Amino acid sequence: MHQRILSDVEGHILSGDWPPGYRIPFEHELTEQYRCSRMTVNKALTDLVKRGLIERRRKSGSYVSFPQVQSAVMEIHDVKREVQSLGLDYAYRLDERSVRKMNSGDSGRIDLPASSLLLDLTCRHFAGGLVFCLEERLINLSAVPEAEAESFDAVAPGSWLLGKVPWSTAEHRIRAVAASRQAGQALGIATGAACLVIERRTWSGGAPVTSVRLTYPGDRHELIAEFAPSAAG
Amino acid sequence: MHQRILSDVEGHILSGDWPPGYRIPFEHELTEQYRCSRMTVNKALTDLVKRGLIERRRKSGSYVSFPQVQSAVMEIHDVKREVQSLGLDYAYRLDERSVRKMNSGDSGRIDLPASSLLLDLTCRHFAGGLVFCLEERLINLSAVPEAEAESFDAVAPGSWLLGKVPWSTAEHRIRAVAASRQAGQALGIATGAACLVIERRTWSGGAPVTSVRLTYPGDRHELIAEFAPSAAG
DNA sequence: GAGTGGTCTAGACCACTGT
DNA sequence: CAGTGGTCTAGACCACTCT
Repeated sequence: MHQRILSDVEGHILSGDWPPGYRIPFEHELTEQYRCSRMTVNKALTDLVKRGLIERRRKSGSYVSFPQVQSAVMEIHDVKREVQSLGLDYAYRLDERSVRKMNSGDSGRIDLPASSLLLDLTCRHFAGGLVFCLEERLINLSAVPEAEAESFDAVAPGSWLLGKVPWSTAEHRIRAVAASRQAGQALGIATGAACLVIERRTWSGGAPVTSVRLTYPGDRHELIAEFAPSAAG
Repeated sequence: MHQRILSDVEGHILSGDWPPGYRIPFEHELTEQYRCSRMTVNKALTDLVKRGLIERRRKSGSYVSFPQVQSAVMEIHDVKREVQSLGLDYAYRLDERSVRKMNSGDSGRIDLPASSLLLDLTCRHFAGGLVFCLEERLINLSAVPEAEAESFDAVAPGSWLLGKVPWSTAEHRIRAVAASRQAGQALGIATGAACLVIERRTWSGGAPVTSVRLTYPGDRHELIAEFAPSAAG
């Protein structure tokens, strides 16, 4: 029932029938119209606030929002799952692995006290025989000490961490860079070619867990984000 | 009150106290623990489902989810607002404007029948004296006929459309490309330099409204997406 | 069959806010 | 001051699903 109220109001807004700034019916009017309790109406309208379609003001009413920010939901999968969902053969190879202390070059990548112990990994993901992306990862060994005993010869650190770390917050930074000589060699592309770089920093319980830089050949990869008010919630 | 229940449960999950797969207390147990009604507990747990932190199964209980997909929320602002929020002077310039029919080159950009009437715009956004991004835009004139009478000399099409089109769904595609000769000249960078390209296609009421390609110099722009279970809802 | 979550009700009190 | 949304209650019925 609250779904019906929600989609009805949403329909009026998306069709332009109720333009931005329009005052939608009061809760008590909707309870009469749909012959339901106020809780049910309230649930539908509260959901619409979360989707950004309406704003509510006490004593005044509920109004259709002026869209200003496109809030896009971008699903970033585990690389293995991403490749397999494209129907391609997946392969993984570890290139470098070292345990070392933080140095000054790491400070922009992971926020830990100096001389903290890190696991530094470089590996590649392959899709259908081609290099799909280059992964450069730092793992905070004080947060995930078990990682030191893991070779990461066969299992990618991303997949491994998903099963180890309970839940996390993350920040993604996305930008375009020219391939460095090293990155170009690793990816099999020319030095200076355009690459899409995704940096993801992950925390759990307030402590930094890992920082990963994924470098994709620019012409072979595309991030897709959907923004659909009707799909949220 | 439901906020307190929500953040308590969230705290247990994020800290790792309740690992993935853990069965959290039943609703009736939480009503006793917090001395509140089941509706209140239910509201908190329903919110946690929406955030992807728990899954619920009838007759069985509610369980902490296994995180597998990083669903990041990326806020894509109007370019003018984006520049101003960085504390930089904003300027806008229209470079080209034409009204024309669809041709074969447009079919990948906007999904309209052949020979539909389009407004084709090329313009630039400046931040602090430097080119911030290049905008190439198609507007479906059958969906927004008023656009034909607007010169877009002073107002950017993005901002103008925000006020005209009631609400919309959108799809974003993000990739890295090497600057074309034209794009390089417009942006004041070398041909072949890495650029971040965001393509956004927008619909309203099922009909295509506009398609825009924003090209940013790769070394000057960064998209930031936050994934924070505690920030949603 | 029993226990869980999904949903709804009718009523209530409160805080805020615009007049 | 009056009316709005924000929130909570105690109880109810149902569908589903596991045992």
